[in-house]
Amino acid sequence: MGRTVTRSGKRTTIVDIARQAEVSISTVSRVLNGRPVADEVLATRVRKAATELGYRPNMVARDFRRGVTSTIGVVVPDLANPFFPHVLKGLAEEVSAGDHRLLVVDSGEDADQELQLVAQLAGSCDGIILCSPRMSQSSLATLPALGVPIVCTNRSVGDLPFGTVGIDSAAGMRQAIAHLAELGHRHIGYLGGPGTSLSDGLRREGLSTAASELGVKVSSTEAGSTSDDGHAKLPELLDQGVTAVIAFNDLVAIGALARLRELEMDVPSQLSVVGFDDIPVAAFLGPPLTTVSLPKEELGRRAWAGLHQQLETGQVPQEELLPASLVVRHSTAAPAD
Amino acid sequence: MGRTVTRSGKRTTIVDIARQAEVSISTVSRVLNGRPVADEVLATRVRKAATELGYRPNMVARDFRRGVTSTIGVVVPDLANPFFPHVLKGLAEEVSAGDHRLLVVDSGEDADQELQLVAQLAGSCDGIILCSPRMSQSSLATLPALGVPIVCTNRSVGDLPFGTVGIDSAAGMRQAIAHLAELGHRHIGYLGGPGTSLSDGLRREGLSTAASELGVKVSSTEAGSTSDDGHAKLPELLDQGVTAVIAFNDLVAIGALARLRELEMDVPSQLSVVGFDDIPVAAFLGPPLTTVSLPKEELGRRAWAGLHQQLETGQVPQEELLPASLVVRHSTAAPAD
DNA sequence: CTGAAAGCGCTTACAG
DNA sequence: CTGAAAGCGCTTACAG
Repeated sequence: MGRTVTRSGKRTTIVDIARQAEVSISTVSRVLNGRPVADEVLATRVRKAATELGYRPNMVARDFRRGVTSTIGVVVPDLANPFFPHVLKGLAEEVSAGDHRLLVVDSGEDADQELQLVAQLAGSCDGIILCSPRMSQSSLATLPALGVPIVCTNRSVGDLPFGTVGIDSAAGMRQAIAHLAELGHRHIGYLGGPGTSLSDGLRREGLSTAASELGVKVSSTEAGSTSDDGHAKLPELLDQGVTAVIAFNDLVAIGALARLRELEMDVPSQLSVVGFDDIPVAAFLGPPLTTVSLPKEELGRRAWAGLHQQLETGQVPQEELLPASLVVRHSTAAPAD
Repeated sequence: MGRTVTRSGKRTTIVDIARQAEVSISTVSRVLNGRPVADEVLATRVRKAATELGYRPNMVARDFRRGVTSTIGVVVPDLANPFFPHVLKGLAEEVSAGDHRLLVVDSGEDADQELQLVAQLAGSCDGIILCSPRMSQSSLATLPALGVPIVCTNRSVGDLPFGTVGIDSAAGMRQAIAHLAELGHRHIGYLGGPGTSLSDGLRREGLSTAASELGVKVSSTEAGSTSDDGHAKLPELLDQGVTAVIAFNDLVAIGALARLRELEMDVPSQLSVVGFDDIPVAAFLGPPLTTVSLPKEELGRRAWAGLHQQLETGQVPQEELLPASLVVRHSTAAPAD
């Protein structure tokens, strides 16, 4: 192939193509970017040369020149938390359809690291999606200075200029209480999540509002977010004489179910149990779990929609709240008495 | 602040800093990169100016100039599959410790898209980690031409110049069979995974080898990877008279457990069940699931180690196989008779 | 030691 | 229409 004139050693660039096709680099660039080129002969020569030389564009150079990165940064507190992968999935679908890429980082549930990561990402992303940020409000307030559009999920941001999209878990909680109240329960226990969790706060609010409206008594305890936590803290609620329990999430509910099995208490005849999340296994538990379904993938999709809009129009989108919905299965029934 | 001389409208660059600090851009660059600067007075002026102007380096420009991206691409078949987030987590920890970033893409279990994604990523990443690639061997063979170091997980790549790290699931399967054989089971069923899954192939191999060594009979069926699949296909195995069942993964095992509950068959007295993965809920099922634990996070860590080594030394690392280990809980016991 | 200059690979006004 | 040239923001040989 004596005709192949590549600068030895280096990766092929448009200069090499221009040389081989005997045109200018401007023409090469135009052809390769599908811009109108009059002379089809030239275009063909360019495409041929590009193929022959195995040309692959240097995306970094292109991004640099264009001043955009086509990359969206995503910060999640913990990839191993089954909530986030689904959000990411919804996000990933939309983002790649919009010709962007996702740069995912895990903050390890650490607020300080989260802040640093956002600052870093800001340098190499067109926009950032902050999933359930753990950082303080005052840390959040420093973010607009980064000059990058930011959308937060599951977090109210006050009057900060961020798009937000959340799930109306208070409403989900209300549905759960209403369901239980209708079955005849008058004293309900809440196996709460970690104190730092904002969604836990929202759920507690929904819980107390709905409970007082419906005239049911509530006892609650701070459990956590794992099955271990549910397993450990359930007895505390049992001691208080509740006839039904709502868990912070399905994992916690599963821990509670395990404890009840050990205690040889039947669900739902001796105690009703409600979860939160509707994870894939929820329908296959013994008994199949009544739980509040959270639109996680939709959350991801809406987050991108908000960011995309801001990128295009410069307008910070409206706050958005997605509905949660109760899925009634077989872990709830009328109380024993 | 009359002293602040920024070119209006544009983001601050080192040129602005140089002007304000009255030094050359070379000096600015050196100071900001922590390279030795003799005159501490100059350095201080630079740092002061950088802070005053709110300078944030343009990472894209820096990467472009340096010819590296500090970004590692990761392709996963499905983020919602509970296996991968843990791999990612292990990966993310190591990668960020090594001052790189993770660009995560989801191929949607689609082999063609997977191939395209890799080609795209190659343009903007220093290296790529291909998790459980679904693409054909011949597609894999086209990847070396991309000129980017690649490490594959859970996939043998023949003599392709890729690092690989996998989990010895055949050995895990052998342990499961041995455990069951020791309990007295002579006829075992396998609720297999999707036909396209390489790990399923590996497990079937381990299964048949170990079974013939230990003199146990095996009946197997192709189920899939979800609880629904396990729930649907279990009866097929029951009809063949097995006394124990091994599932492709814990999700499938959970589906089988649900079916057995419906059938009012007790586990383990009437049927033993073994899973694969040891997902967090496995210990909290009814009964707690005996399962093969897979070192997912370690898989991620080793994948990065391999890629890192290749990036540093140019040497393709050895093939690596991580051990799986059986966790015996309460879903297995001696057969009824 | 510091500064002036070149150049990374592109894209895109601007001439011709 | 195509081509020559400028320039994106950095880093880094190279002079002085």
